[in-house]
Amino acid sequence: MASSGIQDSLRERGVRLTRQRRLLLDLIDNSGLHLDAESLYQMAKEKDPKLNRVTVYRTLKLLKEGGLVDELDLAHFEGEKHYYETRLKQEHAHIICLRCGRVEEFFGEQLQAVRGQVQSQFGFEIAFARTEIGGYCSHCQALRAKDDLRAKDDLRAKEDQGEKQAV
Amino acid sequence: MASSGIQDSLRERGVRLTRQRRLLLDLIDNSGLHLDAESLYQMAKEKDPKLNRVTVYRTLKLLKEGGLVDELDLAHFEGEKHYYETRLKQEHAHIICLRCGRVEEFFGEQLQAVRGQVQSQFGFEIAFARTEIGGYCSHCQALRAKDDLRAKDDLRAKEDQGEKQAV
DNA sequence: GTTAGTGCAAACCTTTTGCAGCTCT
DNA sequence: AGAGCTGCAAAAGGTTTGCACTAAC
Repeated sequence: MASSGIQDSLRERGVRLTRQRRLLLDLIDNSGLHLDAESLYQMAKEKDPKLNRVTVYRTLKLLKEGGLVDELDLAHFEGEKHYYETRLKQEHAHIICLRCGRVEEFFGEQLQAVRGQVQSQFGFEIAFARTEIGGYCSHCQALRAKDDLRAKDDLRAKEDQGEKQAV
Repeated sequence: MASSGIQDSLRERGVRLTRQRRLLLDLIDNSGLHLDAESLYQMAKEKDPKLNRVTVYRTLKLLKEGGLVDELDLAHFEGEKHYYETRLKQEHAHIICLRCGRVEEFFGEQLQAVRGQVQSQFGFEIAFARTEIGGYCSHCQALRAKDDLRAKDDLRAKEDQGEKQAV
């Protein structure tokens, strides 16, 4: 089972593996995505309709505190919710397109350089590092020009109307 | 006045410089810190007791959308609030000590390397980049060991008591 | 059998919205 | 004069908490 690593880690900590936790762990681990609490709850509810939203929050908190999942903001692309992913062996940055919402992951060694420099320069002991980059993916850059044109047209139409009324 | 740069930028956009906004701008600009909305509100209220919390939120939103301030999470060190700082010319990372809450800023060129690589590798147009690193500052690393000892003692004391009752 | 974990309801905190009245330009 | 801004009250969205019951170990 994919989530056995997480389950082992929890067992070691003396955490009980309840039916609900097993279900949630499976979903988190197999999704391979950036789920927020509500999405996870909706997915889980399909398999266990009695499962409560609160249990999702409590489980996420548990995993987060145990360093088994990372919590992301994804540039607050959509509201203030948080997103979760199982902690990978390798640090990576998240790159969010502000137009289409697509998330890319960047694993470049440059991230290690930042990490190393922070450690040595400040004598800082790093527990986690999170890099989020917002902007426009190659696909949306072109579309954005069109968006702008449309917005400008809308604005002009509005102004014209305003002038008519003003006169 | 320190915030004249911001004020000019707003004026250009046709934004009205009301008494409230001038006050908030001054506070944001002169604090040189990472304020959250509530702190800013409390500070502002001292000078203008009638000023409303909502105005603070609206002003921050305005500045954020105009790219005049950056919004930070600071690793959600304390609740889900956001922190704000006037946008500096140079990108920098925020390094948060999870024990004492102190925030350091890191300006190393390594950040530019990440930025450059993301741009070229993904053809991504970067609007903003945010790096937050959580961990323990040099001062707290030592103290943390003591924290742990204390916690372990507490735990042991608790277990001993438990055993007595169990017998 | 114990203690940790669950569900439910209700609270919480931060932020946003609708609207009537005020004010900057 | 009039669009833009403010204050107030109320709601929203996401998350946490208190408590009695249930289930994992």
